[in-house]
Parts: sequence; structure tokens; C-alpha cells
Amino acid sequence: MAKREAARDDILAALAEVFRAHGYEGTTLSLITEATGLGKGSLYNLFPGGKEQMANEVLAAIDLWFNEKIYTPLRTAADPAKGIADMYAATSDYFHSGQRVCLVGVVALGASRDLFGEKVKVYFAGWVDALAAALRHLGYGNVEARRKSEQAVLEIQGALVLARAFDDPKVFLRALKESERRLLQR
Amino acid sequence: MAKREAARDDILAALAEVFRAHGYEGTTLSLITEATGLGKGSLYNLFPGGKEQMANEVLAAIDLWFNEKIYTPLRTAADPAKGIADMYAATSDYFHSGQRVCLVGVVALGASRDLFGEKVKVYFAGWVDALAAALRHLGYGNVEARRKSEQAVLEIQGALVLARAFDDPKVFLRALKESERRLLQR
DNA sequence: GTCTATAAAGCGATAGAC
DNA sequence: GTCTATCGCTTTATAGAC
Repeated sequence: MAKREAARDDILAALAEVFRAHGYEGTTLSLITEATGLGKGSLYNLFPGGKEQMANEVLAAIDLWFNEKIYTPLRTAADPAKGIADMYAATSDYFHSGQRVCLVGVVALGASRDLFGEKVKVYFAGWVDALAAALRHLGYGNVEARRKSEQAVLEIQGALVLARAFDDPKVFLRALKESERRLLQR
Repeated sequence: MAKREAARDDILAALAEVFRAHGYEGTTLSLITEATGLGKGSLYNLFPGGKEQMANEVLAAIDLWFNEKIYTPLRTAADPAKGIADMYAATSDYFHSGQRVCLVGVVALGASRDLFGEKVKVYFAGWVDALAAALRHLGYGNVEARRKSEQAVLEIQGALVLARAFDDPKVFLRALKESERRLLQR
């Protein structure tokens, strides 16, 4: 049973990379077959709902990962400053120093937002809320914590765009470093 | 002749909206026909290179618009602070308070970056360079001007992502206001 | 210069053999 | 559970009438 679900997780991970690289509308079953090694028969056996179900499960898996690895640690860190520093480190790793794109951000910008809008909202609200909680633990008031948190999340997304545009991970790493510094200073 | 080119500009404007709404791979000739009222015969007569030529011309038109309306005013403003304020106002208008997406940003994040990478770089480099020039006129040194400029451009892109994610123009307007304030303070 | 008709290829999805 | 074959539809692109 555990093996079964591990296998499905591996498939979802491969699917996520395809969706990240090509977007929802740019992802084709041929690309998915190539990335997973599974034929259409297997794919529709695993995901009867087709491409839309695949994307929904990928987005759910991403949300789960962020909740476990980013949001919950942020909320529960004994030292909120260290929790925030850990978040930036984990974020940099996750996005491969800006060479990997945020699938949820890509979906947010595209027409497929109409299909996955609720999951997009939940993902970003989860991030903003968790970071705001950490900032409140640092002593910020509710309003200021939310303002700074929203700003930090927005900076991460913008850094991904700019790093991809310039094809330069340094842009991403620099932006994340500055973002962290501003968040923890004072 | 002027009429000819005005007509082509109108078509390019309609094309831009389709590409913005659906991305490069999500844009189909049917959607383009619907948006422009032109059949495939007319479209291939106007753009023998098909979809790729259309996108290239749209990106060139966007770059031209930004150079005229944003970059050049930024560089040549007698009062650089007013130049920057005007840039934020024009940016807010252009992106319809965050309800309209940045096509160049969308392309940067997607697989079509491989096709249009040079135009993407030129667009963002043009923005960062022009804003840095304005900041130098304000008295900032070269390094600090570029750092702040890159940060501002990144914030605009991030604000577009977050505003689309939350489906809330207020997120965009708030972020732009804060970005402008930080850029002009001190 | 714009249309309709059509081609060839690729799409998402299904059926059925194994 | 995975494969191949196939369906019906849409895609980009072309050809040719007007």
C-alpha cells in the first residue's frame, strides 16, 4: 500500500515538472507519456479525469508539500526569525535557485486559473497567512504582519519571473537574500 | 499608408489581448479569428509566419509602447521623482489595476521563452535600465540605483501574480503604491 | 485582401486485447 | 495494469475561388 502511493507520488512529481515547464494548456499527453514512461491507457487508468484531474492532484500535492515543509514550520517555529530564515532557504531549494518556476503562479497568470482558481487562492493565502503568523510572533501587529508577508510572497513570485527573463539564477538569489534581510531587520 | 498601419496596429492590439489571456501555447487560430474577425486566409496573408510571427510582432509592439510611454519619459524627465511617479501611474493603467497580465512575464515563465527569449530580455532590461537612470538622477549611485530598480520591476511582476491569484485588484494597487513610496522615500 | 474548403498532423479520450 | 488501435475533434497551415 505504501509502495502503491509512493509510486503515485513519483508519477505526480514527474507530472508536476511537465506542467511547470509547459503550463497547463501546453502540456500534452505525449509529453506526459514521455516524462512518466506510461502510455495513455495507464494514465487514464490512474487518472480517469484526464489532464484536469492530473493537474488538480499535482496542485494538491504541491499544497501538501508547502503546508508540511513551509507553512507549518513557519507557524510553529520556537524562534520565528529562524523559521523565516528556514523558509527562505527551503524556497530557494524548492525553486532550484530560480531555475524552476512556480506552477501555481503560472496557473494564476493563465487561462487555466478559471479551472483551478480555488487551489491557487488556497496556496497563496496559506503562504501569506503562515508568514504573517511568524511575523506576529516577532512582535508585529496584525496589519503590519500581513502587509509585510504579502510583500515577501509577491517578491518571491516576481523574482522567479525576473530570473527566468534574464535566465540568471543570481537575480533570484539576490532578491531572496534582500527580501529576507528586509523582513528580519529592525 | 498610415491607415494601413493603423489597421495592423489594431489587429496587433487584439492579438496581444488573446496572447495575454491564453498564453502562447493556449492561443489558437480560432481564438484569434474570434477576436479579430479575420479568417485564416486573411491572417496568413498578414502574417505568413503564422502564430510565431504574430507573437513576435505583438512583443515588438509592446516593447515599442513601453519605450515611448515608460522608458524614455523615465530617462528624460526633468524631475526624476515625477518621472517615477508617472511610471507607476502608467503601469497601473496599462495593467488595468492588475486585472490585465504582463504578456512578457507570462512568456518568461513558459516554454515559449525559448522562442522569444531575446525579446523578453530586452523588455525587462529596458525597464530596469530606464528606472535605474531615473534613480541616478535622483542622486543614487550606480549600484544602488540598479538594485532598487530591479527590485521595483520585480515587485510589479509579483504584484500581477498575486493580484491574479487572489482575483483582487486591490492587492496590485496596494503593492504599487508601496513600491513607489519605498522608491521615492529618503 | 478575404473567404471557404481542405489537408496533414496532433489533440484528449476510449475500447479492447493481453 | 499496461499496451495498441482507434475515434472524433481541433490544431496549424495551404490552396484556390471570388
